Amino acid sequence: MSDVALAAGVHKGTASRALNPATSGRVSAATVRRVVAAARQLGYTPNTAARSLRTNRSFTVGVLVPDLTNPLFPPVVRGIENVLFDHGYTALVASTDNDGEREAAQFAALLGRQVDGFILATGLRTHPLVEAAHADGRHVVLLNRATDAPLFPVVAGDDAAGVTSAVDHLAGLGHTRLAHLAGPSRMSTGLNRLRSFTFAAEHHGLADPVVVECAGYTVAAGEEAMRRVLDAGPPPTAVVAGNDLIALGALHVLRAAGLDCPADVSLVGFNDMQFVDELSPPLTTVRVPHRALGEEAARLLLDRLDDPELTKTVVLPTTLVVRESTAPPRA
Amino acid sequence: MSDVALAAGVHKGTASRALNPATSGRVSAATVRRVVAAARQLGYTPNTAARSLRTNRSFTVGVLVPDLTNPLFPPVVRGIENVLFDHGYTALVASTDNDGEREAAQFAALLGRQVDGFILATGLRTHPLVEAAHADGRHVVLLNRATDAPLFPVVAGDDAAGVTSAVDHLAGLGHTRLAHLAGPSRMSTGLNRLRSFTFAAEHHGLADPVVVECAGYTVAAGEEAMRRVLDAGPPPTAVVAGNDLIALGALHVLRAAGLDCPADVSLVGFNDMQFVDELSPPLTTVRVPHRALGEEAARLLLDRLDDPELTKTVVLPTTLVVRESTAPPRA
DNA sequence: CTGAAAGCGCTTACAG
DNA sequence: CTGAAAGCGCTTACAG
Repeated sequence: MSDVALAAGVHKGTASRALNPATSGRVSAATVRRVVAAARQLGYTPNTAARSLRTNRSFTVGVLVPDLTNPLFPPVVRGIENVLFDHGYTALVASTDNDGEREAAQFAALLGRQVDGFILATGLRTHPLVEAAHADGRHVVLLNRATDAPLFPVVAGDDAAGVTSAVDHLAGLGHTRLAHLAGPSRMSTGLNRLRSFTFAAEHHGLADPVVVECAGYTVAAGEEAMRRVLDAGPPPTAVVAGNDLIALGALHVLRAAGLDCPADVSLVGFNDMQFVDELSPPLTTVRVPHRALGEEAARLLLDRLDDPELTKTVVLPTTLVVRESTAPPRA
Repeated sequence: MSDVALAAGVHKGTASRALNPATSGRVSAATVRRVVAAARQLGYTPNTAARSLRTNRSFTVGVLVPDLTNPLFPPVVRGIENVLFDHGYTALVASTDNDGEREAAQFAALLGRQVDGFILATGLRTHPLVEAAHADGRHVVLLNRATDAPLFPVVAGDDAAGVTSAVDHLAGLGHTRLAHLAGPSRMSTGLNRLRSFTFAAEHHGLADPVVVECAGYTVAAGEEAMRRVLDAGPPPTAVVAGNDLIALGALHVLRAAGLDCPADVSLVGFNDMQFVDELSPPLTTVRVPHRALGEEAARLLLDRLDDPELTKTVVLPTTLVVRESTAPPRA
């Protein structure tokens, strides 16, 4: 920076003003030109650490996801990154493995890095972290994670509509004996989808659907839950899974039990994660716009940085994607 | 920091020394105790921007991948993150979409953020970026990306052994008419696997295997390439794909052409990405230890930071995973 | 073992 | 419109 100022024949304060779009108006056009030319010439890149020290802004945001390796999150993260990049921000992404302690440790580490805000895509319903962050005046956007009080902006897919459309679809095919392999109730998504399922089933007058809670949003948990359903009595004719991984587990167990999907049992997943259209049968599922979710979360956070009171909730539409894992029940 | 020093009744220089493990030996044990207690009491987190400004180290590393949404990379990134986290470093991850310009822009942006080094997991064979980085004295580790001159440490899976084991497997099953759907030749992996394929096929005395280059490591490119192979003449009895996505595309086209896999055509993928065991048929493929690759790359970079001359190459073993997409040729 | 002080590279009120 | 100067929060030679 000193070098640039020297080369342009101005004071470094002036050079700083010339290079910053927000202040370059206070400098003569000729000077701006000269400084910019000198900067380019010298290959000048500003030292963000110094800027951040001075302005108390790092142009950096922390993103917490349960596990980057879960196919849901890469599109979310890319959506976030793209929007942030366009605004000169960078994302620091960390995985929490749905472990409250690790989540807190990562949060603290990001705080130490002077992030300007957070996007929390972890789904634990307990949120001492969220409350503490609010008390400390942090800026946070919640992704797919409801809170009781509207402390922060929230962006989520329309899970209720998604589950309802799945149940509508199955009822429309003539199914009456449904089961729901619910996501874990300690996650807000697990609980919400369960509620929507129950409500929709009742609405169609479907008697006593079987509901089993999975230990996690995993294939193994799906297998275990499906096994419990089959052990409990005569199999349902249709299953709504808490997400696609659970659906995949259910598929394994159905196949092992000699039940054909969809001839014997129809199956609906949730999320439309990559490659579920390649399964056999290709999975009917509820599509959630993950990338758009990430983009919207990033935008909301940027807005929140300017308006510390902003708490609006953005709900993005979901769509039922009918493929070949659902069919009318056997006559 | 001043507050901590005040609370502990020492000068802030002393407080700084007490809090830093590297210098706490130069401070009396009692003082360290008092300072640490005060820091905890006040919930002190050091300002990394200030530290970084002073020490010229950000404890941050830039990671460039082609596309986080490609299932290969999440495990790589997690491996990197875990090792870095253990050493007090944070990863800044950016996607380049295999676009040279975007890659350069992201590189520059990360440089502006004062990263201490880079892990480049992008596979373009042209590497003006790599040479420039070396000339500028940057610290870089190359992941799955060869260079001609050993400028930096490299970590990669043993592609040659992987491809060879695939060809051995097919030859052992009795196949003689092979095809290779090669990855793009502008990627080092594409070229290397092609060479290994050719060499292995010759070694088994297999006459004139068909080789087609794909436009990218994508399903669509795999479809297109497989179509070209079928158009060119009588179908091969076995296909080695440049990666799993290409294999998936090939599978689509085989199916559409009424050819059964593996009865009519055997198929081998590369990478063993998540869920290829759920395809039908479950894909025989070469497993690459992606997470370990990421971990090793992070370790190499940390080592390189201490030793600017380090250029060793680490090759991690690959394994053929035989599933149901390969079988003996029709008699 | 500890204090006093300089300085990392910026930004930004304050003068002029 | 531009210069001179202070200061962001640390670290680290330099004294003592």
